Amino acid sequence: MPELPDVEMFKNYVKSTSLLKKIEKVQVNANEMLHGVSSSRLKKTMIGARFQSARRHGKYLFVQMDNGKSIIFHFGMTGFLKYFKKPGEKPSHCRLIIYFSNGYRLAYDCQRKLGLIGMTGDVGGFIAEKGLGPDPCKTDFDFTTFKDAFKRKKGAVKSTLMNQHVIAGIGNIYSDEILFQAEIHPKTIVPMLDDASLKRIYSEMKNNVLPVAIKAGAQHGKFPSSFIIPHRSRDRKCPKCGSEILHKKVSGRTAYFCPRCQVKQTG
DNA sequence: ACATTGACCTGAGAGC
DNA sequence: TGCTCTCAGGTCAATG
Repeated sequence: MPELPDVEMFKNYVKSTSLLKKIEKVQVNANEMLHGVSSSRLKKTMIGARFQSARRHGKYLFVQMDNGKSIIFHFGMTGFLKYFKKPGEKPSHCRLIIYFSNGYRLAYDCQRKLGLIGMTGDVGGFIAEKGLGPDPCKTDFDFTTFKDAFKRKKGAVKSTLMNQHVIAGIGNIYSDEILFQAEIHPKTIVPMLDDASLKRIYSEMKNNVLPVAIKAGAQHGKFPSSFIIPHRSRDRKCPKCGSEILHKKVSGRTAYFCPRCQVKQTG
């Protein structure tokens, strides 16, 4: 589930539930999900501290503590956070549980263990080290920034949108939505895109798909009917022209698109 | 150097 | 019902 809008929700969730409470206990249930930090050092640093703020870059969430360190969360394909009090409310695949002084707990659940948990004293350094591209929600992410990063690539436009080194935060689902809104076939190779097409991709991503998805709480059921996402599994009909929505593999991922509205540019 | 594929995990759902 | 097979909103190392 977790692409940029989903992680944005997790950020807001942490902010509204877990700030300013003393951390009393930390339980690690999957050591293999810890990256660059041992279980004992994580516990030692967290216990007694409080979460102070949360920020996001792409699909990464950073929760800053009052001791200068930040906990890093990546959610893989199946990760999420759950704040709860009663042990019975514990989600089924808890990989980390943080116990607060008010009796509540914050659980990191990740069924497939494709996410990661880390810790850093330098969020910017971590982002640079990972080689993450710019986050499209940042105010300074303008068309020039987008075009400069994008135009150097030669592969399919969908794969490029999903490349975290180019732009951070877009995954399989939202790349489909952006290309549907921009009316571009997912297999179009980047060198075939003219300036007008690039502008449409940029604008649909920045001004339509991402803000609308975030406003809808990243819940697909609340997306406007003009989005392709709610139609992928439901009626499988294009909301613009009524054609049957097709799906094809693009670089190993399944792309959903409308064969009539999204025509491949071949020069 | 770059784009694409396979491996990494686990579980849900489809098909038999 | 129970088994097998396929697929899943991500990322990295290996491959071409």
